[in-house]
Amino acid sequence: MGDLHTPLQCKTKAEMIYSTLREAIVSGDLKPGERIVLRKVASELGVSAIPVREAVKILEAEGLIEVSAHSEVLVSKLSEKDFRQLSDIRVILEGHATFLATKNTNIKFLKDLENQINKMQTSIEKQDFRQYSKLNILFHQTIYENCDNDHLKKMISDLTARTDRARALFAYSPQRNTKSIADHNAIIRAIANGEAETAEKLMCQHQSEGLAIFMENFKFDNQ
Amino acid sequence: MGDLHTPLQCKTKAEMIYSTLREAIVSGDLKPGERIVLRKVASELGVSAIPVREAVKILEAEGLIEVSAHSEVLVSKLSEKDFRQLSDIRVILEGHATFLATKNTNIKFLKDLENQINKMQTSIEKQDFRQYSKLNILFHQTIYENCDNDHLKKMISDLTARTDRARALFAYSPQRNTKSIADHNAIIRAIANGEAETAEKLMCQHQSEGLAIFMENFKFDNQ
DNA sequence: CCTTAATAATATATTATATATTTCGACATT
DNA sequence: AATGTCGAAATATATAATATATTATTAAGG
Repeated sequence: MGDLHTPLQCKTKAEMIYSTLREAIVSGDLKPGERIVLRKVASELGVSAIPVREAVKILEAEGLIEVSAHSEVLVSKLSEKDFRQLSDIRVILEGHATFLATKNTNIKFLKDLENQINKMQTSIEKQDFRQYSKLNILFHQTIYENCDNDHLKKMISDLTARTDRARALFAYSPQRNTKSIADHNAIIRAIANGEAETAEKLMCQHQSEGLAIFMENFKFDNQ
Repeated sequence: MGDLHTPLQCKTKAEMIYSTLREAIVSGDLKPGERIVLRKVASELGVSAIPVREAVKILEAEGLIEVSAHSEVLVSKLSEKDFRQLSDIRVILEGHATFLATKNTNIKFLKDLENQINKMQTSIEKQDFRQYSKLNILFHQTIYENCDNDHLKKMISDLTARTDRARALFAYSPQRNTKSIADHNAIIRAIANGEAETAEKLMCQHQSEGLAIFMENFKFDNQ
């Protein structure tokens, strides 16, 4: 297990441990199936065992950690089945968020989307796929952020945290990126035209396709 | 606060406290906004403070409890906005679960639905609205249970726990029940015919209508 | 080789205690 | 009278030391 670095100060120690562990899990620093020994984490982060256990409880509720009573505490493995089920939900919710965002559109929102898609075009031309990937995530986030439903945002964010652990290191092909750009343009057009149902459908299709390509190319090794 | 009764034995005390508190909150025994004093719960249930706090952390992650650091622990209030947002998501997910359940249909499933709708018809004729309400919940659960996505089931169940706190005591009108029966029949037909998109759409419409009627008649008193 | 008993490791739980934060009331200031 | 500050009380949060429960592992015995 790599070193855990304690981030910005939080309200309570339990929260600090929580975000530290969560970040480590989501980033892939703590690998699926890896064991978490509470007192080690405690001493490593300079706290007692209790706040660590509270943090673990939260992460368990979020599905990022699995605890069998009195036994091991493990970073959740993400089986292919889990990934498929979670991604399926995610696509639906992202589609709905796109629908709501379209209903909630405004000038600044559209401007932001245009800017981002231009940057993405540039990064493609520069063959900077890492940058493209970052911008892609940001593009989607920008859309979902514009939907007026805080709970939906949180759910998408939580689902993303769980599913992107598998996708983190997966690079799309250039062909995929070209198609992706075209999809994004179509989505923006639909949003700009206030065609909420269309935008939703396009987003679902776009994400489903990306998902299908990922699943064809990724090897799940557990369960 | 009413007496908390400790339910079936659980693997850990934290889990016991968790399900005890959750049941009390969902059932309305612990009211929204009501304060939860940890050590009182601890002594009341005959445990120390730590497992109570762990339970509280889980409930906080689920949105049923709100904690401000070093300050009060409260049963979450459900503002009208929260209710609307959560219900909106719930409708989408229930629709999708109906879609998946239709894709996953089988003889027993259809038989179960038929049986339940017959019982509901009977309870309507007997004017037993309490029974009808129970059967209604069961009917919907039966559908969602038949979708092959465990995470989706859990999400719907969690959303239901949060939103039904407000709906618990709300009785539908007889007119609504008649319409409801008709809706259910249409949904079953679509499921039986394997028309997944239709079943999804009908379920969403059905739930949205019920939601709209509820919102027209219910007074939210907070926020 | 399989089963069982002992052991180690660790999660879970308790108790007592200490610290931190918010809330609220008393008192003072303006 | 309104406001603001201080202090006390209540309670959440955290620690430490310790005890118990459970699982996994090892060792012993059939």
